Amino acid sequence: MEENNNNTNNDFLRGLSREERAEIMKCGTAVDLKRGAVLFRQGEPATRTFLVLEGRLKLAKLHEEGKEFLVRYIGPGELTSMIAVLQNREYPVTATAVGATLVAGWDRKRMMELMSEYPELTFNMLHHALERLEELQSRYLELHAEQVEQRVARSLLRIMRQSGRKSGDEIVIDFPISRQELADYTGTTLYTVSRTLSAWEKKGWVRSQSGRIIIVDPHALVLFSEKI
Amino acid sequence: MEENNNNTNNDFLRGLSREERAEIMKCGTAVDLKRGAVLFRQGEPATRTFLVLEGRLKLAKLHEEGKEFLVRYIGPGELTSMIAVLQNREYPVTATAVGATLVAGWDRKRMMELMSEYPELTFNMLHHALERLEELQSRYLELHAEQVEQRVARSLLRIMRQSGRKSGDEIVIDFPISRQELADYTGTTLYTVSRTLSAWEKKGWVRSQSGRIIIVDPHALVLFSEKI
DNA sequence: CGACGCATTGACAGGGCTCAATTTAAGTGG
DNA sequence: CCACTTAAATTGAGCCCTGTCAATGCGTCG
Repeated sequence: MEENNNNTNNDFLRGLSREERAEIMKCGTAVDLKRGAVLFRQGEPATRTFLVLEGRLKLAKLHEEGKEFLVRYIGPGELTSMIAVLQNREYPVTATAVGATLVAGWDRKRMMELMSEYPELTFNMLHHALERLEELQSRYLELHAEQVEQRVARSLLRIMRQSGRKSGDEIVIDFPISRQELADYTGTTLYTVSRTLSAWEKKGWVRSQSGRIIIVDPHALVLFSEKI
Repeated sequence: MEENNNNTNNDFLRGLSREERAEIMKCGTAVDLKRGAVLFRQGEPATRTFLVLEGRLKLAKLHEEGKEFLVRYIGPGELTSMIAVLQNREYPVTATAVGATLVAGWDRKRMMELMSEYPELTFNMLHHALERLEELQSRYLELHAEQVEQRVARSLLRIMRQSGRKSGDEIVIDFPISRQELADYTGTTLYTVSRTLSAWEKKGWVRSQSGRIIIVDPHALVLFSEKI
């Protein structure tokens, strides 16, 4: 866990020179999003692929009537809507800006040109897709095999690893997550999450502070998440 | 649903000429698997990427102590262990031959050479990874949002679409699946699957015949899977 | 024919979801 | 800065789905 909060290995532009990056960025269109703004909505025709430059996007998938699955949060350097490089697809998720967020977008045609000009891009996308695939396989298995409290612990740790920031001994997830969102991420209800976090707060493992969650004792959480 | 049972759009060699295909196949090593043989095991260092030529592989992920998640069955033209193109990975799943199965394998170095020589390969892999990612996202959501019986229906339909064969009015999944396997695919227990299939058999929606499952009334199943 | 694995069916219990009622916190306008 | 409004979080109680355990039935294969 480092000081900065962009601890991803999934940089879309990895392996490219400064000049190549500039060239690529030049043919994208920048989009500036206010907090809560929707970049694209599940079910719409997927026309563009986006790269997060600053801020954070929340990717969520909705089930008919109610329940939501929070797929993940993505930060700077990460790509979303890769599916748009395939023909005639719909966005499988909805992307919402968590805070003020800046992204760059490329339409299918342009992205295909870039991919054939810079093969690294295709490989980086593949890399990213494979990592997410593996993560999802694990989460699926956990959803079926483990009890809720254990899964809530895993969720917190995952989000912490992807977007945590060290602050003294503690690790703070520096954007607000509601119990509902953590529940959607875990595959449970806000009630269970609330009860669980209350219990952990009593034990001194976590703290909540103005919508943000602070992990006081990551080690205890890790132990708990691995075996109950 | 067509006559043949290779109704996948995920052909690894799509877009390549006969000569190119031959060239690619030439540098792979063929592996012949008996029914039940393990091609690679979860946790081992991922050294090779495999293409199914004939037969069928079952990909399953094991949870410490017991429970298993059946990720999917793959058939001719489909690739597995794409993760091996990344450095220092472990197989995230175990691959077992469902029947007699023939596969071709390439090690990381060779595959990387092929990918840079034939960019279509990288793109086809990306295509495949994205489709699987989307499918898994849906399954994850369903696992949380829907009741077991509905999910069992979806599982049967998914397997049917991926490996079904039309036989008169009925659709037969022409390799044996145990209740346990269907349960692992769905995220439930063999008991629940058994009860569910029994009920459907009474309704005339499905039939079991010497380990194989026959879908008598796909339409009824679809309706049931979409809204209870 | 016996044995083994797989499937079926019943009974039971418990994890966690649902619903409802409060409490707390956040946001807003005067 | 405070009263007011609204949203989010907490906590309790009850119940249902489905997982667990156990016993029995069935088919297949040596």
